Amino acid sequence: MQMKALATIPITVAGLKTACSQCNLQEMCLPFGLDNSEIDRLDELVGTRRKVKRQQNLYRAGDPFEAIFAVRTGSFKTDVLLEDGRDQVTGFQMSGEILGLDGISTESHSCNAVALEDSEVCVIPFAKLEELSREVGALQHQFHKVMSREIVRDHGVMMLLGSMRAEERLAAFLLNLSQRFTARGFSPAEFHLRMTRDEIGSYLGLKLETVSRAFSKFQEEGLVSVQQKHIRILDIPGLKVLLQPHSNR
Amino acid sequence: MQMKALATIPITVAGLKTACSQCNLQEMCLPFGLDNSEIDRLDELVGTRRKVKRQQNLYRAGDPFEAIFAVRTGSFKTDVLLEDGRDQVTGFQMSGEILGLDGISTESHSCNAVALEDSEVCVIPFAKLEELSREVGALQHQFHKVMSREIVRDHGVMMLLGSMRAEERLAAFLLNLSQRFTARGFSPAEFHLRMTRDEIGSYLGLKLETVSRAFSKFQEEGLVSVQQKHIRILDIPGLKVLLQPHSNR
DNA sequence: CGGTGTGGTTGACGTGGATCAAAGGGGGTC
DNA sequence: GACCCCCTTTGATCCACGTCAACCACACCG
Repeated sequence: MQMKALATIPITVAGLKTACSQCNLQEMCLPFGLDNSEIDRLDELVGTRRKVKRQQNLYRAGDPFEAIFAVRTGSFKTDVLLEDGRDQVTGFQMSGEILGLDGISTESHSCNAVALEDSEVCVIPFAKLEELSREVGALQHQFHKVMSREIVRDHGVMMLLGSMRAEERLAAFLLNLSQRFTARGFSPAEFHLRMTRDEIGSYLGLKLETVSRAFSKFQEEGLVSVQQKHIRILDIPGLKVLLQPHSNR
Repeated sequence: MQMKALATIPITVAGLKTACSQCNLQEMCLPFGLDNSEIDRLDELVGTRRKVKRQQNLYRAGDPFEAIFAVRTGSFKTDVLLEDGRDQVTGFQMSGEILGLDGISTESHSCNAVALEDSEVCVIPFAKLEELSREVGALQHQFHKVMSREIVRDHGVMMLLGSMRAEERLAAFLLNLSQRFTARGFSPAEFHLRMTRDEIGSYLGLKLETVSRAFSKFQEEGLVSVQQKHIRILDIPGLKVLLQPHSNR
């Protein structure tokens, strides 16, 4: 893959050692549920970190699958590309979330993962993960939960794409972000979007103009304050009401 | 798929013992990649079969998660329900496919699984599966592939819902069915739909009227012949062309 | 500082699919 | 065989969102 581009960074990749045991993202990442001695064993397996600059690919569709990645800092989007050039964002990942699970099935990645800002991931060699999780039941179980969570999340997106209208989708998106920021100790109400309107639209199955209009509408209604990518949610319950469609008309 | 006569066979549920070793769905189900002695061990773990009559639930959202299921005969749909009553079909499962993976993450199911016809599943107690897959690496790996495949499949559906128009969606759906029937040794071109127009529409993010119109259009164009639920695909390449959007206008 | 480029907003207009409505099968039951 | 119920088809109308286009805001750069 493109480890090369990293050459510009003055720290060598190999030099970075991950330490799950010292990571504050434990409770939402793979180490969750492991005891200290088990986490130490995980430390051995999670070999290196890797820095990925904004707009760079962590992996591309077609790349051979060798490892999964845990986001340490920064954030990513994943997208799939159709032959004809259409593409669709399938998800946004932030710290503590796992990337690359799509690659297991065919042993090559089926989507692209691109950093939305300068980011860093932990590289988790998959063969080693399977090996260790054969010995450590808690790790095995947590890994299964992570995969299952991804499936449930995808079902939620399918629900959103299949049966919600534009403003409901955006409201759901903002509430989801808010909740994930909260889980990471950030403000539930105020944050910076790392993605463009176009990327949000792609994820939500809308055009960027529609996303923009929905933002403006929310602003008019006093639900949020929007300044470019800076979002302040003023009325969380109000956004939640939007998700009940009947209140909508 | 339609081993039809099975529904009428007077064998009690409890008495049925599954035997992966004698199952002709091995190559698309959990046993794939295992050697004979390993499959024997899997036989021990896959305790019972369970019959589910048409329209009955295999499980419901909220049910405690204890096992995953492999479809032996018949077919299922899974759907998620929103509080307000809206629901959406998230998938259709046929023989050899695995149901219930959504339950792992929260230890309770997050969707409903309903039989589309009289069906039978193998019950795979999950705790035992994790246990055995700690000993049998090939089983562990195959299970991971199955989960990953589900994630990739979901991404495909998100793509479809987010960026295809009605006829493209239906074409993709028919081609997908065709390919899955083929993999099971049935005709790629002629099959019975087990689901209603409404269920297809829900899955594809369309209203049943739109699905019906698209079927009629395909019929006019000589792409398929439709008689109620009996489908004959007359022009597979023609359907594939529809998936390239530019050929469309 | 002015130029340029990328992303965001807003308006006017068109259209694909939803909605509403009515009528036509098929397959079950008595 | 007659009735009923559910599913499907088809037509007429409507509207949410896409499309096209112009303009604006901020960041970067010489």
